[in-house]
Amino acid sequence: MTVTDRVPMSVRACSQLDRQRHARPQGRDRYTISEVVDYTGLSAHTLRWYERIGLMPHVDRSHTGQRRYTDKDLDWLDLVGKLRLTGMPVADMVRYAQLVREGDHTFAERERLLSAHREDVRRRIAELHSTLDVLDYKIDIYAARRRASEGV
Amino acid sequence: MTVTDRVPMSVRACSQLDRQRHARPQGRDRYTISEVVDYTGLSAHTLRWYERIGLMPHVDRSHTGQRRYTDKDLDWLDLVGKLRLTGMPVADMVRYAQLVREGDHTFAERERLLSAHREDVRRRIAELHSTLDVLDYKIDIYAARRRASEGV
DNA sequence: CGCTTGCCTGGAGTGCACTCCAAGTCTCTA
DNA sequence: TAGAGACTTGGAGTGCACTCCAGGCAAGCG
Repeated sequence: MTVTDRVPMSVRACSQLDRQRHARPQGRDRYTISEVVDYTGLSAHTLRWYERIGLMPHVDRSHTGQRRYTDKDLDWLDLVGKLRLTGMPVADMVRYAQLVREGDHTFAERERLLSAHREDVRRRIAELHSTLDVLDYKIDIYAARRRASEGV
Repeated sequence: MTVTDRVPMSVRACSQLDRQRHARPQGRDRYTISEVVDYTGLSAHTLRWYERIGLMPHVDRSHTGQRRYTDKDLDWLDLVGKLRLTGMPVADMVRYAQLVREGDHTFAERERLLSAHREDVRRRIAELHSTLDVLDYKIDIYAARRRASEGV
């Protein structure tokens, strides 16, 4: 048996709050890629890459071929950002995007997909809590020793 | 500003419970690599790799050069496993291992390192909870539509 | 008109954390 | 004692999620 499970990676991620310090320019509904960069915190590279791999619904273009994102696109990117933060693999998100494109008859499968992921997230929260206990324990020990040596 | 934050990856990880379904063979204190594989759920490749990169304290060898792990090594691997599950980068864990090797005068820095990581973990738990809300919301919608279409 | 700035593309490169390979040595069981 | 299976090494390969690059187009400005 090999280890097939993937490992979570560091998330020193900007929090949701950080990432959205730039509000949506109101009411225009035709955002340039750099506006979306400011809004989402994703790089322009990443936004184009999301499109290439099918993680974005079709993005509108200006008459010269530049991308123009809508509010709906930003909503979608909000969701993708959430799922990304919980560690859903990009491939799964692409699958979900596909189901959305296919229309209403995929509701059941979308529900299954999200439910499975929700279980993952719950499991992960439990794991994190159990690690928190270990960290608390270790930190207490170090803190106690430090206090002892400082107080002489 | 580019996105410098890393993203969590999928953790369909065996839970702690799964990973330790194989108990420590009691009292021998000289485990072969395959026993450690069973105990930790890590692959032998990974165990050797951990050693190469300095993430393990020195591991004992048999007279013919095969690895013999002690209970202390298993304890260390338990801790590493916990940190790994919380997404601490391997480089940080290596740094921590280094500090441990250097002795008691590194207590303060070890405490700092773990405390910083604890903050990361807390932040992540909060993020996961907020995503859970979004998932609940979406799933409710799908479930409601499914019920509506099933009931006709 | 030239310059800067922003955007476009396909494809190559990066960093992380493994994961595997080849070729040889050791250990255990029948 | 023979053969299967476990263990050893350095180095190469893999998969994921970006990240960057070269080369080019389009708009605005002095």
